[in-house]
Amino acid sequence: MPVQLSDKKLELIEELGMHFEKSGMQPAASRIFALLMISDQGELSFEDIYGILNMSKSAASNSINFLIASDQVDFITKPGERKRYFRCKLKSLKEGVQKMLESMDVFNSILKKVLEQRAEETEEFNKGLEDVVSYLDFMKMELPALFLKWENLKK
Amino acid sequence: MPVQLSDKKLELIEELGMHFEKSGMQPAASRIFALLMISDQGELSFEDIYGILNMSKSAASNSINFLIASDQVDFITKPGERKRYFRCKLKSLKEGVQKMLESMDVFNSILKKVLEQRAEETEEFNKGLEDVVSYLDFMKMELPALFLKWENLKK
DNA sequence: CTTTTAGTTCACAAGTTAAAGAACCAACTT
DNA sequence: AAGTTGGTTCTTTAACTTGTGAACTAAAAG
Repeated sequence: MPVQLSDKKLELIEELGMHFEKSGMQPAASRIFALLMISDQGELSFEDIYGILNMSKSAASNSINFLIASDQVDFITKPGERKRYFRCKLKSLKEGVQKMLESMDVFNSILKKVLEQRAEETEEFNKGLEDVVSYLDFMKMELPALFLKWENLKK
Repeated sequence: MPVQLSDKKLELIEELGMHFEKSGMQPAASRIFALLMISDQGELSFEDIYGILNMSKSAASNSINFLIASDQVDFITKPGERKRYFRCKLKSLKEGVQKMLESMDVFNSILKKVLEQRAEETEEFNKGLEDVVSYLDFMKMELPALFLKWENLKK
């Protein structure tokens, strides 16, 4: 029998899951990842997962494997048991934020290519683009220092 | 006849368009928005757009209207002409970055709710979560000042 | 060696998205 | 008033996504 969760937790799984969905993760994987963050059990079995979330074994299997492959979930085993117990890697959350900031930088480098290709005559538009580029450049330059500041603050 | 674009520009439209797609925009809208950023004509007609991008009138019409509704594109008209000339609103780019940062904050507030629901016994995990929350809190607090710093630097 | 456990894989159904094409319509031209 | 221009809307189609259930498999238990 799978662990039972309070209604509040089940609601939170929906809310958090929706958030992951919005940022591009598949629905089933989003729920599973949310569940692993919300359940008080440090780790859950395969049966727990598809039982609590009321999804088919195949949906659970595929999504769990996706989450493992994308380094967002890992698992432990217990001596004498064949089951795997899955848990979310919190580290992946901060890495997710990191990736978001990196994608700003990818965008910026495309913008720079756009600027190179644009005719000089369209001065006003180009200035607008340069403004965005300079903003993103600045962010990229300053964020590492900001991160350090936070690390120091923690101590 | 629609305006013709160099191969380099057409490639860039693909690259930039792909980037918008990845961040959730529909394919046709992504190409149109990219085109409006890359074309040297300050603004393009309906015919230009579906002609250059080789898409149906309906695809173009729907996507243009979506872009207008979501405030990413606007248009001008010329005296004595019925055509509309569409152009991208660069302001929407910076607003896009802004929205991304705001979504970090929404995420953070869900994380806080998760923390409230978690049992105290799972100390290590909770500490990890608190760490992420504190990181996001810090970012939210510091980013406005960073933005001001950039604005002053520009002058 | 037969059954159970812990999953995986496959074949399919259902739903969603994206685009095409044709018909349509309103405003302007001739 | 008949045609043309600049789109819009509707219907259909193709493709992709998501998930189900059933069959399968490999390891362990009885």
